[in-house]
Amino acid sequence: MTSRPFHHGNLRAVLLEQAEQVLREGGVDGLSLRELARRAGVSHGAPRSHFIDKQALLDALAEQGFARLTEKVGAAIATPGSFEERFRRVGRAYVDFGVDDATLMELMFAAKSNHPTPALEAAAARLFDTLDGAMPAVSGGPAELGAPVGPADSPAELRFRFKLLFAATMQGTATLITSSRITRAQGDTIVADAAAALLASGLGIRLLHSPA
Amino acid sequence: MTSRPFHHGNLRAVLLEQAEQVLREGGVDGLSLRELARRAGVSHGAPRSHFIDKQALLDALAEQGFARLTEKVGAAIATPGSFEERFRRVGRAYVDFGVDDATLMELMFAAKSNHPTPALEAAAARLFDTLDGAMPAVSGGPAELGAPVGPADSPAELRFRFKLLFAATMQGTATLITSSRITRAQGDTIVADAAAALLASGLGIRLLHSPA
DNA sequence: CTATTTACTAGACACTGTCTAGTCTGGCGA
DNA sequence: TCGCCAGACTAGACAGTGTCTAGTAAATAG
Repeated sequence: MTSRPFHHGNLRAVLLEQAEQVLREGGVDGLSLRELARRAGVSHGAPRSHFIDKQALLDALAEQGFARLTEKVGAAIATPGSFEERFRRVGRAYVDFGVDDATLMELMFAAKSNHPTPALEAAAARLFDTLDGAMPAVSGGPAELGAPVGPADSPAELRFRFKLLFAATMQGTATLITSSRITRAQGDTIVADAAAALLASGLGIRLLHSPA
Repeated sequence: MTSRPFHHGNLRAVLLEQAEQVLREGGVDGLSLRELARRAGVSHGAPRSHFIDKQALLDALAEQGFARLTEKVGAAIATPGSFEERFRRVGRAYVDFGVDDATLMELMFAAKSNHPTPALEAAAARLFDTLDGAMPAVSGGPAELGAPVGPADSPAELRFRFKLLFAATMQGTATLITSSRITRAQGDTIVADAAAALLASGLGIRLLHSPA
């Protein structure tokens, strides 16, 4: 090892960077704090100064992942085009991210037994807020979807349900591709079909064509 | 320990059973071959006779999971009722399974780096075949969905796309609930909305109402 | 310049998965 | 019926891991 000042000065960032690379190469099983320390050229206990736990490191990775995905989705929304085109672009961006960084995606949407970090929670919330930008404009009127429809179904509520349905479909598509259950091309088809089906359904039409 | 014949006689089944319980209690991180051996009252090396690897144990668990899920989906399909009711029942069964056995579900749909076991592959295929039973009847005519539609889009192809879209939505819903991104009730809403949106879309209407 | 807080080192511990060599035994061929 | 042998199981070892602890170096605050 080349001589290094006692204080690394950048350890936290380097560890996260190496961790993401290791995740891509060998999955979460191949990720060990000690190897990360070795790669960074520090002792095996050094990471503890920045991450109390291995879980803390994983949480930080997930948080970073949410930020990156939010950025990609935001870019897809910002690109001009018809509503359906934008819809498809967002879906493809979401799915592509989930497939290319499959292990990271699993970390982001893993079943949490212990209560999640507020920072992680916030990063996830930011993604879902960003998703709002891909939704059609709000309109009034009762819903035409399948769930029990009552007077409480405000336009905002409909928009929210529209978003949830969209998010679930993209999320599931990424999972199915990742687990080799379907191909990437089939995933693209799902995205396109989802966009068409959602828009063709009562809610989509209503949201698109009704006066605001 | 009470005396036990040298040959356990049932070790493999007991290990799998204990493993499923441990998965439910402490997630995949809490699962160790050595503890399973301890619970079964055998030495730490004994599991190796039945599972060459820890991964082999996990694969067997996933395979069992696919079988159980297939059974539940099959039962939901078999129950009489309108098409949309059946659709919702299947969706709810799928999502419920994925939420109640979240860790097992993650195992079943994990990103596989190494090539998957043929048995596991077959179990997964069986689930997707069973899903066909929840789809509407096939009809002729061109597609009305969003993906590029050409003369190659046979009715069977449309049915298949319908199924993929359905599967992805259910899968994603389960993941979103499991990761605490949405509530179980919101998951139910997604299922209902998905059923309605799919049926209201061109493909659903065509498949339902066209002459066979 | 001193004191404190932070980053890091080094050693230890319990635990894990996996490999190996050896022991037991149920069931098969002779 | 007997011998034996493949398969189930034991026990020990090894490298690797996450985490804890005590101590050291250095950046920073007073």
